[in-house]
Amino acid sequence: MADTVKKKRTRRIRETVREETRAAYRQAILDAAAKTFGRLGFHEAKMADIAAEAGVAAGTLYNYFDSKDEIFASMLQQAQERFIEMIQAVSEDEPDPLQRVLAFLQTSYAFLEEGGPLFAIYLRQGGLAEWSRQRLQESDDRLFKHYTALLEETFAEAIDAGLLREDVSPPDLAAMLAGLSDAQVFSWVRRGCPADLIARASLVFDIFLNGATKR
Amino acid sequence: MADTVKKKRTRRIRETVREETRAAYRQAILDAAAKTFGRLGFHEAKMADIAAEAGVAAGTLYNYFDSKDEIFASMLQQAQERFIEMIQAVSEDEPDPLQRVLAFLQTSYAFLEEGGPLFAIYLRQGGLAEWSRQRLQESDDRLFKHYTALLEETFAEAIDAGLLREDVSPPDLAAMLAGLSDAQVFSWVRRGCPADLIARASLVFDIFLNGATKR
Amino acid sequence: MADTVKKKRTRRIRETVREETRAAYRQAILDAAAKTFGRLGFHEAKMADIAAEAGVAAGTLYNYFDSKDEIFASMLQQAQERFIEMIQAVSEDEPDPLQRVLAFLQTSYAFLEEGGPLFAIYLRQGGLAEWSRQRLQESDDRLFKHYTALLEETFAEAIDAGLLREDVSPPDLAAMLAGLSDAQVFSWVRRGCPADLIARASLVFDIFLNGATKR
Amino acid sequence: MADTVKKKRTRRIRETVREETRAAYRQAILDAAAKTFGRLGFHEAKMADIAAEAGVAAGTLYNYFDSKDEIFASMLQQAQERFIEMIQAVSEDEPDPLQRVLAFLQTSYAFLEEGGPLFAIYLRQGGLAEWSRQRLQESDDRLFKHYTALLEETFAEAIDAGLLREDVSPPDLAAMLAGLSDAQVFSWVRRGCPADLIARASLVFDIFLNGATKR
DNA sequence: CATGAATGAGGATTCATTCAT
DNA sequence: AATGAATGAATCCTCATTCAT
Repeated sequence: MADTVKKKRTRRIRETVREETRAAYRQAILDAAAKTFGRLGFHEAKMADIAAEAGVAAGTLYNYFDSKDEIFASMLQQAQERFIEMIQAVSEDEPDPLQRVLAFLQTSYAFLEEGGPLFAIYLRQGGLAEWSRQRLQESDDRLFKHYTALLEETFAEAIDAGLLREDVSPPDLAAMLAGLSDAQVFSWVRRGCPADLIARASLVFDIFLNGATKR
Repeated sequence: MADTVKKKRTRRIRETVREETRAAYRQAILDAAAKTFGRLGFHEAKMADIAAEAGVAAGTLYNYFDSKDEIFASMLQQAQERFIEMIQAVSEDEPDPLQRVLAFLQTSYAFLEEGGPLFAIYLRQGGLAEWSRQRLQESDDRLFKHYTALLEETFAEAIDAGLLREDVSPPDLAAMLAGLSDAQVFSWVRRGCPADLIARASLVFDIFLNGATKR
Repeated sequence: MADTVKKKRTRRIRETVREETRAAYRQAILDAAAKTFGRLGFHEAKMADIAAEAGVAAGTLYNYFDSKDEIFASMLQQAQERFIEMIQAVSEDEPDPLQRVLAFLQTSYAFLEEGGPLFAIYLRQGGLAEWSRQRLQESDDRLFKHYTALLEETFAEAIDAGLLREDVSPPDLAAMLAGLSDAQVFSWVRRGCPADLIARASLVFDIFLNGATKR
Repeated sequence: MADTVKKKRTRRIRETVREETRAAYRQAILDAAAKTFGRLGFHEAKMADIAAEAGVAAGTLYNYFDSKDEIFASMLQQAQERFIEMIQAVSEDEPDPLQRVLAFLQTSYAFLEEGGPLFAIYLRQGGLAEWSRQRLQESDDRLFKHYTALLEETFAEAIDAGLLREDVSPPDLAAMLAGLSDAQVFSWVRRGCPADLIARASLVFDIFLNGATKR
């Protein structure tokens, strides 16, 4: 009897270990994918490259993912989930809408500096091409939309509080801020992702609020 | 004697016709390439797709271009040349620096509405991916830099005239405006390139100058 | 009436001229083909190359020949016909069998020096590959066999006259001489077809008759 | 500890097996290439043909070689290496120069009977065509030259020993013997490579030494 | 389950041949 | 009949995916 119990426990432990091992492998692959896709883009990044970066054999990738597309999608999804978590936390902590916008910017930039050129992939691959939209699951976009929604809500709140112009709609404001922000990211990626991105959040914020006109 | 002259003239005419036909084909291929690359991106756009879009056989493409890469590069270069011409004209016509900035925006948007999603390709393909930089000739970037230079000069002029803030450098201002502008383009492409882009130039210009703060 | 006659004559003349023109074109193409195939080999020689060498457009080749294969075959056949004519003349003029063999060698080498690397093509392309045998008409080989037959007959005659060993069959002797001769041609082609081939005929003849042993 | 050792040993064995399998595949491909190139020539032999002959898929060829050219070059090089080894051994064993020449012939013919039409390829493809010279590495020719050098040395030795004529240079003698020999090979390949080649070595040797004249 | 080689569908490119002018 | 551009079948090669070990 005791024997059986012991065996069961042993099995359970073994399964736990296995699951943890699997999770570790999966994560290693996703990290390798992020690096490789970020460096080379979707098409130039070969499965062999990702496998080499992860330190496994090419065949191993298929024990964890069904296809290259799935690896790509999973990687994006995970990155977005992390991003949304961070943004969500900021959103709940900061009551002042304008300060919240600044915090959004700083958080985004911190995420980018940490995660490297990952978001750039999204801009490039996920942004425009049709094939990309066909491949990516709906869910991915949902997360992105969640971010957009948070931003728009914040702007609506700020307009209500009389802090921002009423003649531009919250979606337009959101798009404008995103554009200002993307321009920074774009130029940052071009410069090779140095460690000065976060510092530029206040500049973007200032221009967004006050414009370029001399006062 | 008259016969020889006649023959010569006939041949000259025939050659002229041929040259025109060749030019027309070449242009048709470049147009098809712009559409196809714009829709699918470089890798997903197959030579067969471009040929089909142009209404020719796949082999025909190689009577006009050496490779897929060359088609891509030529397409971008041609588009940029057209763009720079338009911008240059504006630059010379408009003496007031701020009005010139607005004209730049309007001209850019007119170009985009006319040329479709072509500029989007540049943003995506030319902007970030390493392979793209390897493939494109130096000359291509030269044109883009020319545009940036015009913009920065204009901003420097405006700052000197006391029209814009002095605490942000012309390159930063240029990047900011480009970001605001790109955000519009981005969203416009996503919406399927409807005919409302030019109208949004004044909105972008307004936000850029005055910011989002309520006055 | 007279008019009709005149027209007829005019037409006949025109037709003659046309035929001559056609023949000239055909010959120009064959000459160009010999040069080009000789320089590049069958596969590396493109129809465009041959056309360029002949000074006509690619399409023109097809007004005179059905295919690349046919050009190749015609060129070989014509060369062989010329060659056999020369050999046949020698064969009839020279009564002494050994002197006739020497004359064969000298004639062959004269043909090669004149016609360039054409025969080398035959050695290379026509000699061994299956596809070549499939492509070439039977008739081509017939000509080659005619030459072999002349050689073998001469050897038989010489053996009968007590001039050559009886323990080696005429076909074997013919093959041996051909081998010695080919070695010269081979080395001559490698050296770039200089004008010293004919002079080596007597060396080949001497070795063939007397062997390499010191006497 | 024991476990780790065991695993290591297992891995080493597996790697050994793998290496052997790889070597076997590589060799199978080279053999198939020799057959296919020998039958069809370089251009007519398609990668699909070689793959079919080797019993693998077309793509597999590229796991062992970078290109068709590399397969061709490797095949030639390997054959030449084998050949040179055999010739070198003979060269060192046989002190009498004339007997050594005979042994060279016999060894060459044994090699050809074993290796099939491979040498014929060399004669045809390596001998004359320009593209071939461009493709093949220098090293390949080096081996061939080594053979020629051995032959010429032997002839020089024989001349010094008063065994051969002094009025023909060793290179010329070498070329002559090669010619006689090639003629045999040529005719042997045409007859479909039957098993009678070695026996003809003495005939070639006899003619080479004594010539065709009746004594 | 890791491995890494085999697979073969897919794609860029070539070039003999056709055809409208 | 000459022209030269259009054609598309054919070919080499790539690489995501499968599978035997």
